[in-house]
Amino acid sequence: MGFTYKYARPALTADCVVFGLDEEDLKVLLIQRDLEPFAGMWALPGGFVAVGEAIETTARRELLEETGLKNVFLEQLHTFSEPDRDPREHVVTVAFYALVNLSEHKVQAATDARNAAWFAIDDIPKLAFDHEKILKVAYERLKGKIRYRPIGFELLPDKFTLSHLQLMYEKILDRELDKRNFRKKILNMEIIEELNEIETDVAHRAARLYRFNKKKYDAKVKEGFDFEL
Amino acid sequence: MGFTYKYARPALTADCVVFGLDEEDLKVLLIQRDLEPFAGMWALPGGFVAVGEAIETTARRELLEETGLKNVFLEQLHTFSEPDRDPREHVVTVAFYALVNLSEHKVQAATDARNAAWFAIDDIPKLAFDHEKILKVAYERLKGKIRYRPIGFELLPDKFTLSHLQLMYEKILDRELDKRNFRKKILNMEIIEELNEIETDVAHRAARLYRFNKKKYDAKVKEGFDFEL
DNA sequence: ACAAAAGTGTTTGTTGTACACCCATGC
DNA sequence: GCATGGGTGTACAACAAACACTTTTGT
Repeated sequence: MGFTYKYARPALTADCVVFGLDEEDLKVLLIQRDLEPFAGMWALPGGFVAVGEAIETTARRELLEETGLKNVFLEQLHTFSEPDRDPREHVVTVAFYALVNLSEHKVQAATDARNAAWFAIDDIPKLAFDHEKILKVAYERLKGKIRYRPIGFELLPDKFTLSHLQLMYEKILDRELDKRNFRKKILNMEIIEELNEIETDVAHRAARLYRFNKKKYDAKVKEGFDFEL
Repeated sequence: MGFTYKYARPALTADCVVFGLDEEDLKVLLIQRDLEPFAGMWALPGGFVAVGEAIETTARRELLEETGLKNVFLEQLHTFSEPDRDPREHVVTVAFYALVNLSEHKVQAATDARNAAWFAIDDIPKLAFDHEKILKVAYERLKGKIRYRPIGFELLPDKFTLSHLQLMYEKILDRELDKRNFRKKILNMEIIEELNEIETDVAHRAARLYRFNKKKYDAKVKEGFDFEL
């Protein structure tokens, strides 16, 4: 049995770099491989593309199967095709990056029998295949894109304080921002709306909550607005 | 004979959107298909990935075979994987975009027995497969990227006048720029160098020639410089 | 009352934008 | 000498950056 083709074909996979943010760090979701090659080693979640399946579908399917995540922000990153990136044979992988908010997808760890865990971005173990390279490309992309597309909100809960928003940017861009200038700028964009709610359970003055208004953003984009931090 | 695998695999191809610039327009290089499906129709140059070959290598190989182009600027664009994008079977394609300067790669037309020709960006014929979609994505990428990476120089000859440079940006961004402000900005970047040469064969005052200094650009990037038009 | 973070404006420097005329050359 | 594009500077507006204190709440 099997499938026969006139010419040899590389295998095709999808891999995902899943970023999450908690109070301390930007984190990445990894799974521990149970099969050779690299059994026992940490790797990006991912798997083989089925014929008839769009690769983004593969990516979402594998994410769900391996980590329990669904309905996340997912975007294609780059396709890696070096013939020796997998020791078995030529495997081409289409890499994606995903953004999830850790407080709502808490420690999705151990699912499936496989071991899954979040690692701080600057405390990543050795990874299988060329996954370190893929992760690096993904992080660079995130750093770049977050400045001119409002994707950072995907890392936060639906309702957030301006301090959380600022902290998110500081974590990812890896530099400090001025509080007053930041607030002035983000509020002037008029794409996040002030809610009549404040945070709870904090041991100091509670901050006002805000929400990203995608409709308003889309409308402004149509009229030439450019998000830029 | 043939190659047999345990699980079915999609076929893998590379396709290239080649942009070129002449005095009038931004152009795209297309080839006329000689085989089914879509025989006789215009399409992006491209072809099947060989096992053991990085996909960028496939893209360059196909470009050379089908259009005679080599040593061009080439960058990965996106991977298209909708199962029905090829009527024969599931074919996943990794799309690239290339930038060449038309004055040095003039009418690379008819090579190979295949028919190749340049088409103005807003006068593209119906294309095979989903190539119109790929072209659209490539054009959007070019428009976006040209504003924050110095890739536009790839579309010009080595030595160019400031007017040519400006015209290139105007053609691609599809809007007019102010001559004085443009010159001020681009010269202040100190990444193009003034040559002791002027253009020839023009029926008016000859303009000074300039050249992009990649070394200077790279050095400035290392110190935090950001190209932005 | 104290600790912790929220919230708030002004000044100064830098960058972007709008705008019009003289100059050099080929025909 | 005329047509064609080359080359140049200034004034004003908008935006970015730097900076410190008062307010609110929980313990």
